[in-house]
Amino acid sequence: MQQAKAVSPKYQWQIRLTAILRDSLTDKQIAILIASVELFSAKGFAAVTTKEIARRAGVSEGSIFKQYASKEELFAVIMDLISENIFFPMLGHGLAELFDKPFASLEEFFQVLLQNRAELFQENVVPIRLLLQELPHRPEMRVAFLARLKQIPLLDALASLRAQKLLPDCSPLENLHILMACLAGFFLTRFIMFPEYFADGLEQDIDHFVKFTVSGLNGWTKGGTAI
Amino acid sequence: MQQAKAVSPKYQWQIRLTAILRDSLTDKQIAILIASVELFSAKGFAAVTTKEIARRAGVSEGSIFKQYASKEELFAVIMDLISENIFFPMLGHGLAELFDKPFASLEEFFQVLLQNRAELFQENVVPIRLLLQELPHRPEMRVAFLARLKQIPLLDALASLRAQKLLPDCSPLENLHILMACLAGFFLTRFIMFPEYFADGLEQDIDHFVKFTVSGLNGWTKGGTAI
Amino acid sequence: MQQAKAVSPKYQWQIRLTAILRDSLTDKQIAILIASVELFSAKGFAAVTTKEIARRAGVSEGSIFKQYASKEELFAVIMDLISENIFFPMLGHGLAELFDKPFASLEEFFQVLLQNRAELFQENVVPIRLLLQELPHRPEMRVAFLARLKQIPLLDALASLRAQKLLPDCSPLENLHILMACLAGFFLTRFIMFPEYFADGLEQDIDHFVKFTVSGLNGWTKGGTAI
Amino acid sequence: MQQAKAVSPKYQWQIRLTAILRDSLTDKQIAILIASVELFSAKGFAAVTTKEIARRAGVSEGSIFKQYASKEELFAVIMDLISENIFFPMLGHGLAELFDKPFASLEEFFQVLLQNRAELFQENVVPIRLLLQELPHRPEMRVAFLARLKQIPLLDALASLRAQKLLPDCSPLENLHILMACLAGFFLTRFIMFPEYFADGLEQDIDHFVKFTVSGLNGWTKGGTAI
DNA sequence: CATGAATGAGTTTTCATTCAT
DNA sequence: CATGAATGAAAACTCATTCAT
Repeated sequence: MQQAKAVSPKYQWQIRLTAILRDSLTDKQIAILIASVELFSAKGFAAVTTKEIARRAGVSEGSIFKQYASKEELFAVIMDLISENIFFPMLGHGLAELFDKPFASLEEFFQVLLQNRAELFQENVVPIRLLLQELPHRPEMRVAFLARLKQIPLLDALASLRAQKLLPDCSPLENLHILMACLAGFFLTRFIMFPEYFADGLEQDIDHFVKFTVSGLNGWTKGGTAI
Repeated sequence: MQQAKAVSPKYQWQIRLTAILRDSLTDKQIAILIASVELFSAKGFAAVTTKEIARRAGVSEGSIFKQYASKEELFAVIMDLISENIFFPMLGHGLAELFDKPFASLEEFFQVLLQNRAELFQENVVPIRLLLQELPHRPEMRVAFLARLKQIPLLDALASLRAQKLLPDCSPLENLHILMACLAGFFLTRFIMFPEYFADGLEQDIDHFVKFTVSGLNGWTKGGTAI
Repeated sequence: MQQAKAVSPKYQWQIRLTAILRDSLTDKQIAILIASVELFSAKGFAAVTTKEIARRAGVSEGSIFKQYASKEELFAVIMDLISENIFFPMLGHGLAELFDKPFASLEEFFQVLLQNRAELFQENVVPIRLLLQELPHRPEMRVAFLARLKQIPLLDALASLRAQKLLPDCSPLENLHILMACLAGFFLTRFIMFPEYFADGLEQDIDHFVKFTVSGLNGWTKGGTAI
Repeated sequence: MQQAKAVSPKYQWQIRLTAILRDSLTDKQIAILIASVELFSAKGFAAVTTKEIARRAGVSEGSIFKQYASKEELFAVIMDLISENIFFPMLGHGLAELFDKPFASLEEFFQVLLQNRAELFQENVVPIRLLLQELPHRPEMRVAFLARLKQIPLLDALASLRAQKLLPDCSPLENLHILMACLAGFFLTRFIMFPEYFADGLEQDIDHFVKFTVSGLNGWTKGGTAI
């Protein structure tokens, strides 16, 4: 009856997923995945029914179970897909080019970095939100996620910045944790928890955030509190 | 048959809720609320069954519906209870005394403040986690929550710190937003998202965080970027 | 908390039941019976909850079960009470006096008779309605009810009318059945099935009904169709 | 597992409903409707469980709720179905042909009319009984029902009888009300309230009823009581 | 006695999953 | 393959009945 949902204003994550899956899945199967991500993200896994997914994807309920043995399996596939193809790629997206460019200051570098991440985050809020909100309920997924997180070559990035003389040599590793937590807080509050509250003023906020963190880093190292 | 669950190692939030509700509710009804908070927090509203709640509270399912017309209503009552009696009290707990004490430096003040908040947060993670993880799915609750958040007299606190010469007069309001976001990030990642990852080292982390933020604030204002 | 319901504008059936039960039951127990009759009559036995009865009677649910082992028993007691003290008394109420009075015509006699019955019916619609609407679902009660119905000394009434020369000697018994059915139809449609449709014009309708039935009876007997 | 109930001795109402619904509903869905009518009619809406309906229809409980959002909705659909396809069609069934035929007397006409109606009533007692016994509890349905009842072109029928000289010109409209009430009484007592009491002798009773009503009508008009 | 919280068996309703078409 | 009716197990919810206070 209904057509597989034709999403005209495709978000990056939709485009990316579609591209990845085009060869291995039918249009309907892709529509199921996209609809699932949207619904799981908006309401949480347990609050979404397979009927709802089928309706939104424009397919029959049977089509879901043709591909996935259970709702749980569909969910697991989605979480993996998002993690591997959306979330972690987003974190590292375009960093190589960024590190190659010469920057006048750490501030300038951060500015560009943050603006990039913010755009990517916005384009992919839906799946990221799903990932982050379901992780707390799934210890095994959390463990895997953290393991994956640690693989990010942050030290290389640090070294690169130091090589560029953007970061003092003595700056400690500890502030990386802190910096990451602050970044997470910035994105989580802005894009996930209270999106309507922070509807605009993003650029200025990034500006403030960068000033804050850069002077935070500088002050710290200057003070010789590095360990 | 079964006894209403006797929770020996009571957390602060349980003690507090029990104290508040003792007069208006029976022991069993209080047990229902406590069990609900624990389960909703651990698995999310939709993934918890009323049977499960009843079992954990040591009551019959009927007892839940005697007091609450629906699972939804029970949930709404809990969210309100947590918000009004746990979360917002926690944010402001003991601040009056804190602001009265003389502090040698902003750093010292933050140190004490953060340590306090961290303890309170830990003692109340369960309900806070519930509050924060369900807010994204409920726009109306989010709106109410934000409205409540804005009522916090942050400006008074700022003025008080300035009066104590702990904060330069020129420090801008904007960094408050940033600071709050960073704080949220610190607590969320540590206590809610990856608790097992940050099992220990809290004190040291607070130390780092304080150094980072204080120098962040100082550097910012020094640079004259205040608006 | 609540008082046992004080019904100021008491209907005849309430007064009568109260009078009968005053000695054997407490006020609260009487209130339970009255509330039950009203609710069972309005919604049907199965659609009424004991909680509802308790609330309307202004007593606790426990009080109902102190007196009656079950809702069914309460119902049985009520059906018996209504049948014996309201319905059948109503059918025969004041007939002795009526038969003693001299009437100029059968029409006049019927007029008075019907007007009486209509008033009594109206004053007791609530319990009568309950009786009649529950009978179809209870074969045993129906049997008892019919047995009781047959005991009514209709033949005596007939004889009395004949003695007064109001009815021809040859009038057959069969038309009594018919007459009763017509009467039942008149009352049922008017007072039970579509009360709002026949809100007024009762007197005129009785007038028409009497003319119709009297001429029906006369025409019949005149025609010599009597058996 | 179980087969959808195969009703061999199909009553007219079952045949009719089946015919109407065959195109829009599956066999199981039709079985649900038929089982519901039977059970609701026998025990009243509130006293029937959906489990009971499912068992009698030979389907699972889920099948009921796949089609109807609630037991109430199922009931509403049934009441509408009965009213529109059984009750009102029954009242007017075959009247056109009847009015075309020439009759020697009003008595003869009534005889045929009543015999027809009685047969139809008997073939459809089950749904009609349901309709009539639930109407008193549902004011809105009662209103709709009455509105529908008034649309019946009784005046045309009257005119037709007058044109055939079966009814005197002066016969008043009022006696139509009375006649209808008497008819209702005849059918209600016989087929709904005390079916076992009137197990046989229908033809003779109709005979008596016709004589009674015809002479009632004649006597009335002759007496010049018409308005 | 009266009360109303508590019970648990039963009812309505939901929903992931199956399967005949 | 796709469909959606059908399923049945489990969830939410109701309510007559019990019982401690």
